[in-house]
Amino acid sequence: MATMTAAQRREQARTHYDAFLRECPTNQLLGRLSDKWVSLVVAALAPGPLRFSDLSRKLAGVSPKMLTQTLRALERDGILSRTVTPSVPVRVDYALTPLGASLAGLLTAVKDWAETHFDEVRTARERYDADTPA
Amino acid sequence: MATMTAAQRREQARTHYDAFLRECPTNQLLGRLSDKWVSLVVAALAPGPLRFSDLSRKLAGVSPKMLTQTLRALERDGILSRTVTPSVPVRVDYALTPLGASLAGLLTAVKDWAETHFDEVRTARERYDADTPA
DNA sequence: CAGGATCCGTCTTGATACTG
DNA sequence: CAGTATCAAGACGGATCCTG
Repeated sequence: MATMTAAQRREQARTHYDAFLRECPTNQLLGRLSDKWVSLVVAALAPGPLRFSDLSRKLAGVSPKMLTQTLRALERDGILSRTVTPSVPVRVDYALTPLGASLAGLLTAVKDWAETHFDEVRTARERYDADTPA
Repeated sequence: MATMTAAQRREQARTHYDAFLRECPTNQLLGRLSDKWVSLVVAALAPGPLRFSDLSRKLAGVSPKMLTQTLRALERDGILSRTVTPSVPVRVDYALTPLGASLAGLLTAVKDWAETHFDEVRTARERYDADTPA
C-alpha cells in the first residue's frame, strides 16, 4: 500500500511543512508546544510516569482545570498516555509515549536553559531598564 | 570581588532555581520563552541578522505590533540586539546575542520537531477523536 | 482520588490606520 | 522603512463548587 518508507515520508514532510507560515498546520502545532504548562508537564513526566496528584504537587500552583486541559490536549496529540486503574479510589497514571519522549528532551532543555541563564537575563533586564529612561 | 567562578554560580543557580515552582522567577521566564512568536523570531535569526521587514516577511502573517512586542521583550532579556542605522530611510538590524545564540538551537529544535512529527500528531488526533464519541 | 462544570475578570491577540 | 496608536474580540486562566 505505502509506496514510501516512514523515513521518506518524514523527509518529504520536512521540505513541505514550514512553521513560519501561518497557514501551515505545524505553525499551530508549534503554538501548542509553546505553552508553559506543556513544557512543565512533559518535563515532569520525563523521568517516569506520574499520577494526577503527583503532577499537581510537582507543578506547584497549577489549577486542576489547567492541568486536566493540558493533559487532555497532550493525550490527544499522542504525546502522553492516560491509564485508568479502576480501583477504589480511582488511580490514573500519565506516561510519555515514545513520541512524547522524543519531545521531552527538547522541552526540558528549554526549561533548564531558563533556570541556568536566569541570572544573565535578569542582568540584561536591569541594564535595559536603566538605559531606557521612558 | 566574586568568590565564585561563573560555572560555580551557575551550578548554584541550578540547584536553587526550580521552574516548577510558581513563585520562582524562572517559571515566569519559561512562560516568556514558551511563546510561538519567540520561537519563530529566534529561529529566524539563528542563521544571521535580519531587518524588521525581513522578519515581517519571514514570519508570514505576523502583525507589526506582535513583532515589535516580541522583539522588544527579547531585546530586554538580552537575547537579541537591536542596531539602528540612521540612514534615510532608517535601517534596523536584529541579531542574536551570544546568550540568544545559546537558546536558538533549543527553540529551533522544538520548531523542527513540530514540522517533523506533525504527521504522527495528526494521526494520533484522528484516532483520539474517533475513539472519543462525546 | 481525579476530575467535570461554570462563571467571570483581564490580558493578550489581531486588524487597521497613522507617523517620523 | 520601522514602527506607534487605538480598539474590539476572544482566548486564557483561575476560583469555586460539585461528582463518580
